[in-house]
Amino acid sequence: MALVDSFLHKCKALKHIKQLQAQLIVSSAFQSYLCRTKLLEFCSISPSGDLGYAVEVFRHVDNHHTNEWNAIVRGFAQSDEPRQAVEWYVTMLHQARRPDALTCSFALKACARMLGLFEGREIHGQYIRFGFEADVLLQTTVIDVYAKCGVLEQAQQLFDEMTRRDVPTWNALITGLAQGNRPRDALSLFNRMRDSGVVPNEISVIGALSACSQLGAASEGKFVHAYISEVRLDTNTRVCNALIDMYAKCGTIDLACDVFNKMPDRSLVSWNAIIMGLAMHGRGFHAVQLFNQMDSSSGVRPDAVTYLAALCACNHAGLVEEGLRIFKEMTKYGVTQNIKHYGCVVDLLGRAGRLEEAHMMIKSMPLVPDAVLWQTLLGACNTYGNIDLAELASEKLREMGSASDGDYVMMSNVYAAYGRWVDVGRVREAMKVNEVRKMPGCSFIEVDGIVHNFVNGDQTHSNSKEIYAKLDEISIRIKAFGYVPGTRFVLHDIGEEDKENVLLYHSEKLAMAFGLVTVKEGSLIQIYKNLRICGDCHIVFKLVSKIYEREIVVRDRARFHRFKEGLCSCGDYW
DNA sequence: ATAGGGTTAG
Repeated sequence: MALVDSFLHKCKALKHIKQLQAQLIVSSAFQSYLCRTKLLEFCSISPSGDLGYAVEVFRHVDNHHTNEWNAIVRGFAQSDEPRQAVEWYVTMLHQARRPDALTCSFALKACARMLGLFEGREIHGQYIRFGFEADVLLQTTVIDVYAKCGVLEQAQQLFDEMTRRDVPTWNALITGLAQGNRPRDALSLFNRMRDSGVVPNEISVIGALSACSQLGAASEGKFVHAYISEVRLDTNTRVCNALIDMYAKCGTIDLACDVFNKMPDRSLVSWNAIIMGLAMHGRGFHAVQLFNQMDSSSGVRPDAVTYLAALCACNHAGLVEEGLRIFKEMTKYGVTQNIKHYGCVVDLLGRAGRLEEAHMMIKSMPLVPDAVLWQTLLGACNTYGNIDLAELASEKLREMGSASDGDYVMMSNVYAAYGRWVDVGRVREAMKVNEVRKMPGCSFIEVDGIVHNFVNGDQTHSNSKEIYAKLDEISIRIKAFGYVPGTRFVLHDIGEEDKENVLLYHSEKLAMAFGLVTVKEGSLIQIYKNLRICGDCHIVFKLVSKIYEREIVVRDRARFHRFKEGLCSCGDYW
């Protein structure tokens, strides 16, 4: 049988497999299910195999052994059609064949990949009836299914009920929580894992780092990093990739560069992570420099993600010509342009004020434009005050049935900038009729491990009095520096004074004022905002960084802004 | 009849 194995691994094409099969049939070795299973497994799993052929061979045999079924179910589970794996599993049941733990395992793996919650639950119930209830591997897979399908409470419950758990079990839930928008819980589970004496591995720390990235929790990220060094995972490529991403998303791009420079082996993902990180921090030149050198210096070929990162870098740094060049170059290197690449270029042109070209790009592209593209164009029209094109984009969005709050807000902003209050009212009316509401902006700041959340005009914070007093003081001091409130950023048709107040009490300004009174001098003030930072706040933050000699970092929906000595790292281009 | 299955960053 070992001989069959070694022959199989020499097969590089279906033709070779068929030749081998012919010999096995002649020598009557193929009558043994062991031999057939080997061939089926190779066909259905190996990249040089052929799942369709495996199915064909399977159908020519009767009285299948469980392992032959398993080979097919497993093959489909990792194919592009995981649903087929579940269908084969069901067929097996119908033929009164009893699946073993492996069949269940492969079928569940398929459920995880196709996000089949219903099917996952069925198979979960069945394997308990088959007597595999105590199988830790099966339980781990089910936790993964539940987590990926978004029923984290069930994943958690199953985890809690287990009497024995191993490292992958912990990992399945840590990763599930991290990917399921519960990074806090992921981190505390990671800590609980360590406290209970289970030694985290590569995958556990990657999950923990991913949670830190989402939270922008630099201090906890550093803590995890220290642990990583302690257990000598700090040369592991995937761990380093997660570290790069974490440091970049926590606002400490220099630390991300350190990790990148020191790591012994860089993969494609490493390059993509650092280029994207630099892009988010507005370091377009550095990002493009790395992009240009990756192929020549390390032989790593850029893929679609790399190109997206490079275009994004050009975008945030205003490198219009470089971005267009990179975009055109893609097809030459055999990387297909997808809708996100187009989105980036439309943004690039739009931000540079080249609205007609941006519009042409959308009209001439070979893909069906999505709402994001028209929203991008609408955003550019808002910046440059182009009413006609804005109306066109807005109309397209309406036709597409897109009713995102941002569309209405931007259209209304375009009108408001020209004082066309009747049109503003019309947009607001449409918003009401279509039941669209502006997603409330909120900002938070973490001080001494406690998260303080603010919404616009928030007066619920216990230090509210102090915060508002500080904002009034800031308002006076920045006006002395020539600040004029950007009331054009306010869409409501209200009096100038009210507008000023609405502006002054934006959530990010509240968080900033709180930071000024609580974060000790010399320390960085870090703020997170769920939407993009407002234009007026951007101006104010620059002034505050100068007048109060404080460094402020804002991570918004799209990127980082680092305010220092009156300037922002984005160079006012965002 | 032998084992084989689970968790992974851009």
